[in-house]
Amino acid sequence: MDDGSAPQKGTVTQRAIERIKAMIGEGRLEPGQRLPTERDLAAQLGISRSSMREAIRALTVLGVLEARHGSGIYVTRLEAGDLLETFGVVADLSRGPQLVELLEIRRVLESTATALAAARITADQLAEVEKHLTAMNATDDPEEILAHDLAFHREIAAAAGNETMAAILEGLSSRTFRARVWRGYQEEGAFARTRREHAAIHRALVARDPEAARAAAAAHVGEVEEWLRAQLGP
Amino acid sequence: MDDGSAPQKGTVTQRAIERIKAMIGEGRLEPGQRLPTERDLAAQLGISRSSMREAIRALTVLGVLEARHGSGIYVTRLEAGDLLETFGVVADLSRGPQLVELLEIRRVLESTATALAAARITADQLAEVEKHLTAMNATDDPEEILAHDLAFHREIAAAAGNETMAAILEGLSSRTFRARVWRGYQEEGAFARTRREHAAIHRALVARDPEAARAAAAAHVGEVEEWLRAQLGP
DNA sequence: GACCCATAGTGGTCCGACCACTCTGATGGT
DNA sequence: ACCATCAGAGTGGTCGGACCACTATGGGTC
Repeated sequence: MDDGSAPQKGTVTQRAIERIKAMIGEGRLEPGQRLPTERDLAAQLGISRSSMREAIRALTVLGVLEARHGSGIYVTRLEAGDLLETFGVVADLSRGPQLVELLEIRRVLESTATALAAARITADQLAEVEKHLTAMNATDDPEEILAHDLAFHREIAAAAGNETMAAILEGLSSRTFRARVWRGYQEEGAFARTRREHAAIHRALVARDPEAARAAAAAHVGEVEEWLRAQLGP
Repeated sequence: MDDGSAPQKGTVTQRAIERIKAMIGEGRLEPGQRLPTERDLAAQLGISRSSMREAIRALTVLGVLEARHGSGIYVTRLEAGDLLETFGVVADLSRGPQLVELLEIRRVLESTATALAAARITADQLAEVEKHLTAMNATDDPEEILAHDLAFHREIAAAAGNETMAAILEGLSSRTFRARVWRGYQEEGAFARTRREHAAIHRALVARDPEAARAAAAAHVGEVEEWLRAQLGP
């Protein structure tokens, strides 16, 4: 007799994670749907509540599940923002050459997103971009500048119409990541250059010129990339 | 008196995750280094072993830690491959319009990687690419074709010299992802077209022509992208 | 010197209890 | 009949302890 627990590969928790992931992949669990209780789930898979909790915690951190205290466990909407939140961890824990690689990726994606935005951005979205551009130029507080800088690019990424790309870029621009790289970059008086580059991006958006937008965004990220590369070299 | 446990935001497990992440970010824990035992860690943070285990499990799934039964808990190398393994989950759980967005991202990254590879690929790497190309054309078994197809692009991504980009592309080409999309795509007799496109990519690599390589790769992914878009439309 | 194995130490699993929070339905007043 | 209130059940969160499975180490044996 096969009781269905034949394989026995890996830890029981790992197997539980795969089982739940499979249930979602096969459509047996829909986005937003509520799961059985931890106790029931554990009983169904024949494992202890402790092990099941570890599996649930892992999937929670991955943005697949969401646990609401006192209410239950739910599948997230499974949208880009939910699943790619963990992408920020990569940016936060990367160092040295890996940071350059991440900036290289950001350059490629950011320039593409900016080009798409130039073709698709609405008047309202453009107004929002301008708001952050002027606010960024109206203060000398590095913290505030950084916040508006992030919002500036976030608005553009949103206007590109690819939520997944926007979510990845969000992770590649996470607060801690930017703070670590930009701290040194802007100490070299790069504020003026940054403002010029942002202005160029904005002009391209207003002109609805995708190629100009792509070039401006690539140059913008490329500047930081080259600076960081030089920092690591010698 | 402040006992240092003032904040109390979120669950204790979540706080433990942040603490360990911070330790790594601050360099107090180096890649490959061994951590204290679960029991010691729990005591240090003043939480139960159960909660600490959930934190460790979460970081294990994220590719930050690695638990070796009977030996101890270690920090991974923190390289792109380790941290981006979870990226495959996104591809596996995405559906509908989100799949198109992922293919759009793959088109951008794959074309960039292929262009870089055209400029940097070594003779050995090129030979490996050719091996998979011929093997792919020498069989009719869809499974085998898929395997060599994946390896073909994997070699090219590796030759591009950006490990992080290669790791992301790996996630975007995970077995289950490709299987889901390509099943339908190739049922329409797309084998011939796929072979032509792969040949074009290979020619560009041999000619060391980055722009031709970029175009060929973009067209290759774009074909699948358009097909999928059409599938979802009506 | 090489091999083997008892042993201590570590992560993996399970259990049971209790706490903190949420939701619901019965209660009582208007 | 309606609504505000609140006690109870149900759920996730935390804890402590026990035992199992595996690894690594060092001493003993040949």
